Amino acid sequence: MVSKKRQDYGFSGYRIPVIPRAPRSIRRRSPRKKLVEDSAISAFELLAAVAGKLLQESESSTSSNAAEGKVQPGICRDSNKTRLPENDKALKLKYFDQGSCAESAFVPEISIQDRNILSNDKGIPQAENDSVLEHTSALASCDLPKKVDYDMKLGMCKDKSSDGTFPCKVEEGSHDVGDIYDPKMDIGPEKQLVDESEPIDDLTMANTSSVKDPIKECVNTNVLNNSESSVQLSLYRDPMPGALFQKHRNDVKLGIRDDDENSFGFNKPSPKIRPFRLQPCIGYRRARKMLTSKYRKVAPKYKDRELFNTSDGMKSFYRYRKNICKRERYHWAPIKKRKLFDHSFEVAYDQEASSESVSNLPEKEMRGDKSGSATILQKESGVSGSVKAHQKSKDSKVKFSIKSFRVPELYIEVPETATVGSLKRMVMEAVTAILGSGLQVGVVLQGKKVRDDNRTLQQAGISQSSNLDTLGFALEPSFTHVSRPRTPKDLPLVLQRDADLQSSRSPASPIFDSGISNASLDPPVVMKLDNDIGNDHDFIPSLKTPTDALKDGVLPDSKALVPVPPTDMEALAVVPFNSKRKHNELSQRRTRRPFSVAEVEALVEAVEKLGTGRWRNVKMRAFEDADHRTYVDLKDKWKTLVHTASIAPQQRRGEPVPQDLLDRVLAAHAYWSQHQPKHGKHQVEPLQITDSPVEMVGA
DNA sequence: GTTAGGG
DNA sequence: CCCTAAC
Repeated sequence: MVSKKRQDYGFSGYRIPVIPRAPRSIRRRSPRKKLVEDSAISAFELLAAVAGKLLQESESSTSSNAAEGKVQPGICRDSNKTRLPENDKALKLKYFDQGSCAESAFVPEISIQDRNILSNDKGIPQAENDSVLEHTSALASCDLPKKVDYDMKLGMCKDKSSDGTFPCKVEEGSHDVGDIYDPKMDIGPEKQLVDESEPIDDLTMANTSSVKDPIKECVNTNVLNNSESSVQLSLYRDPMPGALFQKHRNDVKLGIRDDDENSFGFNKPSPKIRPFRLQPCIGYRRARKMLTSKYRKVAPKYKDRELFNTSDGMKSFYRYRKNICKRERYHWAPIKKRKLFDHSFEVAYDQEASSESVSNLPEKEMRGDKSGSATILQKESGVSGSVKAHQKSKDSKVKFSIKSFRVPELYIEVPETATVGSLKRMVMEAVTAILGSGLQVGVVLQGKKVRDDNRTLQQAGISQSSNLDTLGFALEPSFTHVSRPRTPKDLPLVLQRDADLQSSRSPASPIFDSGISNASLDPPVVMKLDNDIGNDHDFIPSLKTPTDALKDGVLPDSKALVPVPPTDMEALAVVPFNSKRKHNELSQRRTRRPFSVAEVEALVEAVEKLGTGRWRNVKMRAFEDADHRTYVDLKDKWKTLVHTASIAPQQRRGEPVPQDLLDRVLAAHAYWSQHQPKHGKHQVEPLQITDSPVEMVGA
């Protein structure tokens, strides 16, 4: 069960704090509460942004990332891409086979002024080194090509060589793979820039996100680097809830080099994002299958977190996935015929984790409290501003503006015959799943994560003059709420979407307004989170079509987002959605439709005549009009009837079947067992028995 | 596409 | 009910 459930997204564990949107007024000097809210809001937005990104990333990004071993300043690469109209499309539909598909969504930029926003980590214990080690070792075990490591390195800040100034330096040669994996190796003094108090486990880990069970868990780590300002979104999912808490919390960190497992480098030199591909598979039914079946066996190997980073890693991942993840496919609808499968949807988002980075916003004015309260400003669109801060005196304010986040790509495969509505739902689900975990904002300064929420910006060293360049924000999964067992266990592993939920909750859900064919031309989708997260359990982001942002060119600047992989198994299992949904097209399993006595009778009668080897004929004879009853169903029902008839009445469940029918079942079963109806046409005479089954049996 | 069986 | 190997 668990395995089935846990599948992809489970975010159940995460919850995003519900926060109302912050008022625009900058002035609010808000006391803590408000601040908190604001921060939360920002977080949401970030999430939204991330979600958008998810849609977007595609192979290209991946490949490019992988390909690029070098560090690139900023996110140029992506930005360029995004700018291309073609690329911009919100979603592309590609076939999975090729693995290509990527789209991007953009999120409106957000500017934040307040340090409060920054604080995330409270309450989160640091990750344990041990855990890290484990992961690392696990990683090592993986067969990721060096490149991966290399890439990872890029992402990492942690190099010893790097000095405090540049927290993240990309060093190609400096570390070997082993190093990368070794959490402790690289710990350098630099780490402490920000957090002195906290021990740093290792950056490397951070860079390398690892996934425990590839199938089940996905971890994405994305690092965004923007030379100027960067927001990093790093999402991790941890398969194990418990683990998540402890380990991941640390992980969650943003690109900071500091601690634990994950750190993302991002600093000036930072190159691109190193996405890790997550692999949350959204596949519905398939996933379940996988888990249960042989694939499961494979999975164990990957239990430990592995990271799939970079293209190489990805490749391997893909391969792995291929083998293991057939499940990722969705069946488009309750499909009776397997053939449809080909056409079926596939939504798998793999996030390459490409996390592109966040774009920057132009400066905004800062206003704030002396104490450093933060206010959220709305940013203008457009310019590629980066985070800028101005700090003049003690009380001076530091302004931060974050334009947008890029979301990791989502892969969606839909049959041409699928409806737009279906597509929308698919995307929605995928996005929701990704976002479901909830995000928090982390602050990274010079590659180090700033953990102490109570520090003032000044104390933390965040001032306009100095290091805004190296200041970054990262979205990290919020573990605060980690697992909650909300959904019933029987939920199928995959995403379960609740139709109701979707409809009610995300009115804006329509992602694509235009026809699919035109999708490419359409402006990127902007994903925005609604505040309605309120209920904790599932917050469902709503997607909105990008409007202004797109037009103003914001899109191009948007950077990648990284989805967070589900952290714990529980979470995975749960999924943000409620299980209530009936079966929409996407549903994985047909609704259960118990046979009525009348149907049983018809079945028994048909079998008596035709035998047990010609189900198709049985179907035609007795259930011709019952579209929902396939011959396989009839066969299965017969199987169960035989079993039912064989057991004690007390053991029977469900609607009781008249004993006489059961007797007939046994009689027919016995009869046909002897007469082999299967082979020859029906040379065998049908049971004639209706009257006295017993005799038949004897016969 | 059907069957037969295991899950 | 689902999935699959066999036919």
